[in-house]
Amino acid sequence: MSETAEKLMDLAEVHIRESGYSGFSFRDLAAQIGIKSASVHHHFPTKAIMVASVARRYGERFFANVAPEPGAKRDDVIGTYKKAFREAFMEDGNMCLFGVLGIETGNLSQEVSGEILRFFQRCVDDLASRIGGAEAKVRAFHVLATLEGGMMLARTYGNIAAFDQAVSGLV
Amino acid sequence: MSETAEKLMDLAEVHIRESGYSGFSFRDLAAQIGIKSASVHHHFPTKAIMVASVARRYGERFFANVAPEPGAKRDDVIGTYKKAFREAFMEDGNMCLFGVLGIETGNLSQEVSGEILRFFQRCVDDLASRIGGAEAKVRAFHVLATLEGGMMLARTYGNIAAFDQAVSGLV
DNA sequence: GTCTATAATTTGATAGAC
DNA sequence: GTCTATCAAATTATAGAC
Repeated sequence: MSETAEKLMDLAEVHIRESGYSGFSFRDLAAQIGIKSASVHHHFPTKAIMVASVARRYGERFFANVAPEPGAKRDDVIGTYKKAFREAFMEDGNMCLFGVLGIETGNLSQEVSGEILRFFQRCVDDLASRIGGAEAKVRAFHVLATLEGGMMLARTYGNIAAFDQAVSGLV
Repeated sequence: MSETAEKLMDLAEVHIRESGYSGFSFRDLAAQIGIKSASVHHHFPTKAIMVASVARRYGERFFANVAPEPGAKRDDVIGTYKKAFREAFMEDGNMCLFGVLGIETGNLSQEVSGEILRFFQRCVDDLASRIGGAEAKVRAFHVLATLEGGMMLARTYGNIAAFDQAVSGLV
């Protein structure tokens, strides 16, 4: 992966989180790093392929970020997820990338929507297995929904307080 | 409001809930009712005005739908909201209109994003006042976030079960 | 209210030179 | 790897006839 390709993915990631798949063009990205849109196609043949790549990378980073610490005595999985979502918002005030793409699912190519479903399933599986107990899966869905919804509210209010209040009761 | 204008709003509402503001064009709407896109502009000068109108109508319907029954002895406000969100999804498998627009906020005109913030604030206020108690506002944010996030999961999974599990613990 | 015609812009994408 | 040049299509929107 070339340096230019990575810069393009970084920019695309922010744009998607800010206004979705349709919210940016190859020309936008190109202009931001001082090349032409035709050159972007050299790194990513199509927009769908680029967004799928961005989504895959985002997912990998996310799961690395929320992975349980190897030598820890207690795994506070819900606290870990809360922190990860909170920090994503604080970075630039935008949504979770998969939250945005999940909403647009109706319009997206299969290669992108496949990444979306995979991400959420992996979240639920990870949460459920680390929460444990009889109600693990139900609680996993609840936690994930609240985090995504809380982020949406924070985004709309333009204020992290909305997120903090929404998730404060999560246990 | 003419019959044609209402038909256009109905179609626009579904399209937005399916794939967002950028997910449809005036031509799409026109074709679906057998007129030309230029005629759509006769009813709604701009797309932003149309979407703001659709959003306002959606909000009015929603709050009429969740209004407490005048003569009821007990106001199960959370159950009422759950039911309203669930039915919206069951109608056609799509998201809450404001959930979609809220995510796209970054890209939208002021007339639309104003409607979005107003809707969420009104939801929180209504929930909080009807929940009551010391933690009313925090619980209101929690409920709203979980409902929106649960709907997002149901949309992605293509299954109401994701919503039901996410909100089953809401009280 | 609807039409034809069209403007002005943007988009994703390709061909081929350097 | 980047460029120029270009394409075909789509988009929002307007002017003016009927």
